[in-house]
Amino acid sequence: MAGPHPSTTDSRHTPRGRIDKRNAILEAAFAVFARDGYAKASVDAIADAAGVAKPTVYNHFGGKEGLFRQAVSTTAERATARSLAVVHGLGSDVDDLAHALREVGYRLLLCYTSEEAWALRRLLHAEISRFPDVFDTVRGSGPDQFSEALADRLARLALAGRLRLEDPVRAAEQFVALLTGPVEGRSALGTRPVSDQELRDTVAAAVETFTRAFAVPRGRLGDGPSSGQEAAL
Amino acid sequence: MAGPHPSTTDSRHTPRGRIDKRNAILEAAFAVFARDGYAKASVDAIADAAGVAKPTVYNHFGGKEGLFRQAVSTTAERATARSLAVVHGLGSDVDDLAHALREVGYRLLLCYTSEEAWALRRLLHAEISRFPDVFDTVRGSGPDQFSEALADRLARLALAGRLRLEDPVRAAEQFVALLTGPVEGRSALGTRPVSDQELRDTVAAAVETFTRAFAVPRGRLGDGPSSGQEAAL
Amino acid sequence: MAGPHPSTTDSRHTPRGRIDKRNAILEAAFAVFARDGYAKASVDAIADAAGVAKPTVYNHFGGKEGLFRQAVSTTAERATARSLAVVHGLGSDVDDLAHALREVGYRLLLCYTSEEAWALRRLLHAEISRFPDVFDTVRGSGPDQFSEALADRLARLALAGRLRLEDPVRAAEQFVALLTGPVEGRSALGTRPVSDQELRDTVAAAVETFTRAFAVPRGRLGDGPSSGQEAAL
Amino acid sequence: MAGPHPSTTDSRHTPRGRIDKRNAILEAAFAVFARDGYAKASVDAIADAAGVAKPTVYNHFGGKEGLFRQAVSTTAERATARSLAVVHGLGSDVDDLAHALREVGYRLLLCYTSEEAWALRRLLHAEISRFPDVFDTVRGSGPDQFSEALADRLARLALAGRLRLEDPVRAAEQFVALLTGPVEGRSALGTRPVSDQELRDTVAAAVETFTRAFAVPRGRLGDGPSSGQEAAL
DNA sequence: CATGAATGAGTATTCATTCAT
DNA sequence: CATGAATGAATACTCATTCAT
Repeated sequence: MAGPHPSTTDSRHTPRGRIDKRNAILEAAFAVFARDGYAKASVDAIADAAGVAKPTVYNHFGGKEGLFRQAVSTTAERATARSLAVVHGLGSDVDDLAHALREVGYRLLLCYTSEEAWALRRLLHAEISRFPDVFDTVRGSGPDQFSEALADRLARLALAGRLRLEDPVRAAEQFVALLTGPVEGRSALGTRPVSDQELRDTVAAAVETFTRAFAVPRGRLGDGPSSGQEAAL
Repeated sequence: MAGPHPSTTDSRHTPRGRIDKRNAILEAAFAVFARDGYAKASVDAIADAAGVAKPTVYNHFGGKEGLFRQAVSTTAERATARSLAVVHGLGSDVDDLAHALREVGYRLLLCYTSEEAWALRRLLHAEISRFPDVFDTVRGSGPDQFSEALADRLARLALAGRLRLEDPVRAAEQFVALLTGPVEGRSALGTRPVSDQELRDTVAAAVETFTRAFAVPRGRLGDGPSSGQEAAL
Repeated sequence: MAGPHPSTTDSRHTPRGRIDKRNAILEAAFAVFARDGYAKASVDAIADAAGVAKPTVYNHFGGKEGLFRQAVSTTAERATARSLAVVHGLGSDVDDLAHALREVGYRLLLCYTSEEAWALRRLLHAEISRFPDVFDTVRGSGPDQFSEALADRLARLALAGRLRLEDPVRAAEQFVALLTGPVEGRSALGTRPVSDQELRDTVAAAVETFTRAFAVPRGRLGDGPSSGQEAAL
Repeated sequence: MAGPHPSTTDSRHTPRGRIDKRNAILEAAFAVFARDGYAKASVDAIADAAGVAKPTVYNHFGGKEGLFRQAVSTTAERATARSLAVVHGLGSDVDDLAHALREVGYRLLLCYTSEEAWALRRLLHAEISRFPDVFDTVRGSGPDQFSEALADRLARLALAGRLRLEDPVRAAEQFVALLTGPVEGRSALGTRPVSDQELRDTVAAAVETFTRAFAVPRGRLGDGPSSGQEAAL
């Protein structure tokens, strides 16, 4: 007998079909918004790209604004998850600290320079005045979590005696700034390719500066070699 | 008594009037573009804001695109000039290096966080895919000059024995990144006010990290406070 | 009692309604184009005249150009059909050849001098440089078919021994030229009325000249070929 | 002594300069109107083509309408003069009538198919509803004169016993119709080239038909009027 | 619910025409 | 008189949104 659950290929009137369509719309919407910007993107183009009729978009998301919010939020969450995973990979019991930071830094930079991430940032910059709430949403679910997580890891490294820092949040900000700042200009906000070597160089330089400023040297003796720095504070 | 010759404020049909009108259009255009973005900004609104008729805009700039290019370029040049002036104020014979860097950093951050600068960056981010050439123009006449100038100053400080750095360009990038990176998120891309104290704190933290990483300690005696850092190299 | 099913005059949102709207647009478009010329005709005016909204015009025809092509082609086809029907009414077994030619000629001239036909020709003349393809389309589906059909009939009359001619196509051209040429100037390209008598006179004169040049005289006896014509004068 | 009449090269403030400019404007105007049609032609383009400033056009002709009237009238007069000269070349004492008619017909057809003449007719057709008076002016000073002149010549030929016709005006109309009618379609209203051979063939066919219908045969004997025509085939 | 069709509002651009010089 | 500059009016085209099916 015919199973009561519809086949996955028959998308008509099935919850699965609805979800598929919803996701297709969201994906198409982000692509079109990223390509054309909010104002120039047309709901027609999005509906076409998603393979649905225009009113379907309205049924699902209420209108262009709602669609934008959802599309950006969804993409931002995905991006945040990736970055968080990288940060969580940074333990406090590493052997070679600089090496570990380079590893994490490189992976973070890969996230940061992904096509999707650039598009996301360009969209946020472009539409922040029209959609301040979207920025807040993304920020709250994204960079803030991320920043906190990174600050946590740095704090643990400080507790483990590997870093000497007062304000882990500030240090996290600076670590990220050292990583990403130089790339922003060189890649023309993501519109021009940056070689992997350039990425690695940037990471190396960032970690070099960061460790010079914050790392506790590991002498054979356990005594604090850089006590002078503490005095400098 | 008022002379019979038209006062300079009577701008009708004088060459001066033409220039005045051109500048008024450019100013209004940047304001409207910054507020609404390129696509949503209407030439009507710009003409109204500038107090001229719409065709006058077309006579002067050929169309919306040309107007955008000119408005952004002009504003960018102004902004660049300000930043350059600040950098040029950084001498190599300073007494208190950290203090000097804080001074320069603070002034740079003021430039960076001016309303105009935020608007400029938001516009560039938003429209870089539609106007890649504008980004190049602005970049060439702006940040690149600025970066070079800052790198020059840092190189001189290195020659003067005050900084220990291999790649002045990289160091300049990092200095700027440490200054501006943390502010970007805190001010929500310039849409929310940042207290002067927060600015100063950011500058202090940036300079602290920078000097820790790059400054040569200055003791009369050889007992540098941060001799540990030298060891760390 | 009124049936619950919508009457055929209720054209809203029914396929019939769509076709009605399409036809209304075409009709209005031709009228406006004919009145104002392509450049001065406004899509607004056409939409108004058709009783639809402007975007509906764009949905159906893509733009002003497409609308022009369709409107002209459609009208031309209608006009051609009328002329063809007249030509097909010219048999080769007529008793009184001159009478038959006058009959056909008069009917053709009625077609030629209809308001619609004048408007069509004026439009084609006016816009042939902007729409050479429209001229070709109309020509191919119109005058060429028409000319061929007339040439066919004349050829049959020649075979039937009623006409003496070498080149039926040329003869058809000349027959049409004799009919229409004199009317063109007298009616000021259709902008001034021509009396029915003037039409009939023109037809008579055209047929007179044509038969003098091409008709085989029909004496009871096989004698002198054109003596009858002289008598007719 | 310096001559009181300004040199022809100094066009400033001289009557000659004014006239030169006026003619330059008229020429440019006709060219642009012919190319773009009245509505699409821009005064700017005309002024540019004439090498003058826009207000100069207004000073000379009052506006676009006046300019159109003058440009078309002037060109039409030139064209009429040419055709009239051809007609005046048709004497009544010709030896070979058919030959003479072919000669005149060919020259008339050359006038008719000149680029300028096509442009003129296209313009008149296009704008007759907007400028009925222009049509009248042109018609009065052009085709009417021309038609009268041709009718005169035919009448003289009739008086000289060479043609047998009742209504010379009608005959003139028909002669022109036989000449020009077939060319109109073949050349796509002048937008496609017609070979000289085709022109000559058309002339020959027109004259053949015309003489068959109207020429008085010139046998040594007074025998059958059109027998010679049959021999001519 | 998904859809084809229709619409009202809005935008960039062009152009004939007019000043003040 | 000829000109550079400015303008008011008009136009083709687009798009977010909504019905009726």
